Amino acid sequence: MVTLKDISKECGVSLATVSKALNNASDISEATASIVKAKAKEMGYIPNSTARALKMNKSHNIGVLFVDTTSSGLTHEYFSTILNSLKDEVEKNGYDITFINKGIGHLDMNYYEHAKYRQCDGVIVASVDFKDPDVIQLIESEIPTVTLDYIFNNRTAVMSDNDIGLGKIVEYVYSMGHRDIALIHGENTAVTQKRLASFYHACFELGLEIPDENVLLADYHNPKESALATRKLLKLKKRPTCIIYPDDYSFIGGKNELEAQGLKICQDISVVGYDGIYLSQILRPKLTTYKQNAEAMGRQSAKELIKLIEKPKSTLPSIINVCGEMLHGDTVKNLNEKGE
Amino acid sequence: MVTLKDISKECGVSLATVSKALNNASDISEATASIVKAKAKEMGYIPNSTARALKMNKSHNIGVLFVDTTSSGLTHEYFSTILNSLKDEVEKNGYDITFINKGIGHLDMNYYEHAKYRQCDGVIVASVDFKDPDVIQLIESEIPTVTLDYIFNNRTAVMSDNDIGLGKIVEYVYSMGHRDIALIHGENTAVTQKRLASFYHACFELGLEIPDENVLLADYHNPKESALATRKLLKLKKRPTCIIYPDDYSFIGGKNELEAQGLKICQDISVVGYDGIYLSQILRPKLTTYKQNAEAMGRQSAKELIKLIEKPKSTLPSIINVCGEMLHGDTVKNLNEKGE
DNA sequence: TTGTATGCGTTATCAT
DNA sequence: ATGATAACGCATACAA
Repeated sequence: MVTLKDISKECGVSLATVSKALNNASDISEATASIVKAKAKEMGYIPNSTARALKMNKSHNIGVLFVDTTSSGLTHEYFSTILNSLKDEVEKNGYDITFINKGIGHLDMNYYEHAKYRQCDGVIVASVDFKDPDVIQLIESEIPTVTLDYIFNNRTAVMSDNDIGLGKIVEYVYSMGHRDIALIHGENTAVTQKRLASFYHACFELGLEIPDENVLLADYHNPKESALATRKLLKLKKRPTCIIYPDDYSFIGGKNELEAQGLKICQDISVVGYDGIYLSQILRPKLTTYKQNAEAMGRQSAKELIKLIEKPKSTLPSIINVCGEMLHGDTVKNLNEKGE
Repeated sequence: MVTLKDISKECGVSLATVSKALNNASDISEATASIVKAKAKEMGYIPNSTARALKMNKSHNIGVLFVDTTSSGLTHEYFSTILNSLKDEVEKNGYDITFINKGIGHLDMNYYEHAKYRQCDGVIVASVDFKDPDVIQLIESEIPTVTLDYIFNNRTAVMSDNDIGLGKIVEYVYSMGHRDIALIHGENTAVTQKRLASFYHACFELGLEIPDENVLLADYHNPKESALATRKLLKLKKRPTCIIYPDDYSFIGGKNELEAQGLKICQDISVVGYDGIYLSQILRPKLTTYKQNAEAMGRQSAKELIKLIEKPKSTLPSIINVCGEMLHGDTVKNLNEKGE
């Protein structure tokens, strides 16, 4: 391994000079700087990030806390997309990513300790139980953090528009003439609560009364449960004309059930998803869904965190809203044509 | 930040004693060891991995090189599953993961340099262009590496059974009475070559002549292309009774095309996928496919790499084969019943 | 069993 | 403009 010392010997200058030259310090002559740089390249010098981190107390390493509760964390396209864009953005800025988790190896550390152990300059937190004391400890620590889809006091959060997404869906479905709407929603999380509120609010505004039996639970990303919920909805005396699913993936379960019962999607019953994953736009009929801008979520959270790290004085914690959009597919029937 | 020095002061022992006590060195009395440990806990001591790495020349950090060529790298379930299990396995052993990439920030480093920069103890390489000189440089360097689905001389590789997977499919399909088989295969990679060889070998063994027009190209994970290829196949004078797709995801494109043409899957035409992703088993009809054991791929590659790192003398580079399995879904019709 | 001293590779302060 | 030196936090060889 070639070090600054090696280069200094070769060049006949001091170690300090080499360091400065390589870091483009202003107090080094152009002449020596170029000589040193050339020699460094020639000798195949590679800086040592650990030594640098130790000295500067900055690792250029960003922690990512994704808790894979459903064991579908990373395989959930929403999150893998976020991770991808987040990764791209931090790398553009010279940072690397480290996954933060509990109890690495025999050392048992909690999230905060793990992050400190790796000297993370900051941490991005997503898809976790935000009530977990270990999560709270990390977020309320001195380490800069950015949370996704959850707001902590005086911390930066990047929010998908869960507070209006379902409202948008309801409005659209209403505009297509639907009045008997059913909602299948995911397990009780902060995100789910927002979505429910948005749903009921929109219904209220439109003067829609939604009977309780039209609102069912099916865990996110669980086609079996959504199929079950679908079956229940189909048995209702007053069968809904449109079913909204907790996510695009869950819709697959619903689709199976509907088709098993001989119903044609759109023609016989309308459906809407949530997420707008790639798959939803590949399937035929193309799913009508509300697309969350996962790519922007990842990018923005990275940008905010890096600002927080590099300009701590001038950066205030803030709440960034990332808007989604309706994707108009072919699964919602227009009931207006004959009806009105 | 509390350091060993701080603890040593509090305990009235030397810094060295603290270090040894915390590392369970044999030459420290139980008494002092427990005192030191208690104090360390009380003071909230967290070891500093960068200092440790610098001193020991070992970062407990494993690089992961995934090149997201199709920009579907991480969102490809096969790879996200591998990453997930790989992550679990390394973490069990006290390692963390760092993504290796080109040109982090303004420093422009290649893969090898990036890995050295982060002091990676080893690197796992998957889903890349193995002809890329930068990839080759990394793999042939002194850094322990494990490759997935590609063999380098004198390096450990974890191989999915691409050399028999398609053969297994052909045998199964043949056993169901199919003789006119079509194959849509992915772009030209080492994996594809193996799969093609396996396909033709199995056909030869069974005495099947496959006309060239039955073998078409459609890039992996590209439903549009596979839909197009499907259309071409359907136009053939001698229409195949069974189509094998490059992967489960591509099958969706085929499904759309088949259904658009009014064909019922299984009943009118049989289809087979490849990968066995979760989605394939959720869709109805359930897809018949060859499941790659992605979870085992990740786990094994991590295990092998860690052996290579920790027991370099006694560990030989080896080739690990991970077997897949046929998943018998409902998309291949049994033609024997009336035929024979 | 415990302590002293050194150095890992780097940056940064202060002389020169 | 350049160099000598200390320090970052830790593990370890060696001395006591």
